[in-house]
Amino acid sequence: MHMRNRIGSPWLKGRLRCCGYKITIGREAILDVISKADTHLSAEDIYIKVHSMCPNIGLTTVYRTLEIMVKMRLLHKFDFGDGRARYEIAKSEEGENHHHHLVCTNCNRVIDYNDFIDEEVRLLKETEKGLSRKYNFKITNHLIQFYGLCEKCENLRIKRK
Amino acid sequence: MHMRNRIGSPWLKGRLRCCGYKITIGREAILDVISKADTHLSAEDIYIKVHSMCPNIGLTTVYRTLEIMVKMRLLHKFDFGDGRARYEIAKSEEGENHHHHLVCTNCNRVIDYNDFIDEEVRLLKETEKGLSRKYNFKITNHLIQFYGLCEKCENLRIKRK
DNA sequence: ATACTAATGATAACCATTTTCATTATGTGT
DNA sequence: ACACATAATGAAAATGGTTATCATTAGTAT
Repeated sequence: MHMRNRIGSPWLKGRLRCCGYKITIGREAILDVISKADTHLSAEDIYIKVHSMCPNIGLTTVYRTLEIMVKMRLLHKFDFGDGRARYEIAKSEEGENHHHHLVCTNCNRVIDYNDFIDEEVRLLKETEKGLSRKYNFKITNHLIQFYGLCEKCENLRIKRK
Repeated sequence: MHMRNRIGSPWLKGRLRCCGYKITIGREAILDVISKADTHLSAEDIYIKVHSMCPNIGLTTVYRTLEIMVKMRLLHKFDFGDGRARYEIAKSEEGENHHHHLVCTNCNRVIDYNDFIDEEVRLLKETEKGLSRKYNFKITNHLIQFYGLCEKCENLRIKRK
């Protein structure tokens, strides 16, 4: 199932209902916007986009909706270090859309990658098993990010010298 | 060299000086507090500890000092999702003190682990090499965190059912 | 339709972090 | 030691993302 098919479809309705949440225009619009986005949106980014379609949806609702969708695991919430949280759609099927991030510490640009993911995930799975056992810790999620300088910023740094 | 030997030693002075920073009581005290801490301290935690020794050091200075020490790579800054940054001393020698985190999404407890680190780091190094080449991205750092429920919170969850 | 209750928007509050700016302390050249 | 240039500092205010409050609206089971 593709992201775009979720919109207006029974898919979200079912997810919301079975978690005890009601179905509203706002919630559909917000998931719609995030599904279609090709970058990692902040709450305000989402608000602006949603608001342009449904002007009677406020920033407060955006925050509240993001919170419940993160709790429902429909969305992932990230901190890339620029003081505002970013959201992206969670993988729809096993593995699909799963990726990690390269974060430029200079310009805050974020590159998604899904090369090398298979090896990473395999090792993570093994690691998780060992950690779960040793620390009695039930792992539900992981975060892998590489920090450094993107091409542009690294070139600027060299020129400046 | 052990952490505790850094305090009052020429070590920090050299690091500061060669980066163009001046040596002050505050900076020494702040690094001292973080070196001796066995948990991940927030800026306010650090402020309170430093302030009890040197009452004329303000929160602003703590923030400023943390910022430059992160930039100097003396400290690592983390976000464990509770709205305030946490700081810990960076590894002193190659690999020493290096660890990753298990973060409880319920109570925000953080467990450091350094089992499995060797395999993880080996894979990361390989991954970094590939990513650097493919995306022209100069990687200087990485972040690995596992999220889930610590023993206590998982037990509570089960009981509640 | 009705009633019950969750969801919402506007506003204010919150709170970690930054900025401002006048004052103080540090390192350098003498 | 001394003075100078300038970085560092503290107090206070500002900033800005996020959360709480509360009266109103809207979804849903009956």
